[in-house]
Amino acid sequence: MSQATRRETSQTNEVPGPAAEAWAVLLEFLRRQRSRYVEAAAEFDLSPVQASTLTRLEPETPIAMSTLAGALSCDASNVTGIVDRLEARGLIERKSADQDRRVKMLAVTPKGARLRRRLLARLHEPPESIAALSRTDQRALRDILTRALERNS
Amino acid sequence: MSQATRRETSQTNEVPGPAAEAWAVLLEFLRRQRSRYVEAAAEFDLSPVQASTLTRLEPETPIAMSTLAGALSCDASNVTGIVDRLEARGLIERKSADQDRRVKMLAVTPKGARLRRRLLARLHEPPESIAALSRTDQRALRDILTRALERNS
DNA sequence: TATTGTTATACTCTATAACTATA
DNA sequence: TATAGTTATAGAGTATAACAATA
Repeated sequence: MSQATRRETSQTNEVPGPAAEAWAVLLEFLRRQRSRYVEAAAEFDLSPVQASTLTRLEPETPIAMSTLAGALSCDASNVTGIVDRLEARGLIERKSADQDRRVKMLAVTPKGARLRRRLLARLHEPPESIAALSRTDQRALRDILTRALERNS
Repeated sequence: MSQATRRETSQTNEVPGPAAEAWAVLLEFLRRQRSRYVEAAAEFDLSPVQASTLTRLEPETPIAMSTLAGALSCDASNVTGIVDRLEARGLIERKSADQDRRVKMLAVTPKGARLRRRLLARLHEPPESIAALSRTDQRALRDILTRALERNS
């Protein structure tokens, strides 16, 4: 835990406990790695939101615009513009849903799928901080976080 | 690791290894927790960047605008507007530096410090996924990530 | 009537380039 | 000349509200 974090928790007179301590370092980790995500997206001329959209759109599994809005946790009106720009680049496409003609399904094009694959490969490159850990630590980290994710949220 | 992630790595014919696997779950964790950050900031009528700015500005430790630009990894020209809006709300203030009159130092006001304290307390609330882990896992997670952060990046 | 996606509007964030005031 | 911060500009992300097409 950083000195700043420690000072902050002591200012509020909390007795942190391991959950808060673990979350504090995780937060700091997420904070430091955010710019990595932005940079990786920029390498493919994608904004962060565009990159998120592309990674969410699994090939062979079209989703509705509203579903994407939920995944991005933004208003549905934003999705129109985001999809417009990705579609203009030929990375994704809108298709009408068969059952409900109000719904438009989103799917990656072959070009989009190729870019998506390269983007994911780039994003999955472990940063130095993780690569430098012992293999024991790496496995433990993987297993603990997997358990956390399985409990959802 | 999620099925999607596993499929992605197998598509590129990589043998992941524990570093990549640990990073993959960490990435997924990062993705899921991002909206939490946005929501927490919004509870205080702060945009994500405004929240980041406020958390970076430690009371008693003013920093230059250019330093903040670096911390936010954005262009210096953006900082002007971000600081303008926070200053208009009375949360931070610009002070001239004694040595170099070109430089403006940023400091939180007492009002800003109070908001900052509440924001940090809110951000530091561990999510269910972490709170539900065993104390052994929580301690191990804290220790491993601390080691990773100490190696920088 | 309710829902999906769009449009209109307004604000914020972002980068680039040109500017100012200092150094 | 170089640097710190500002301004001007343009594009993109964001939310709210009003709207069209469909259910």
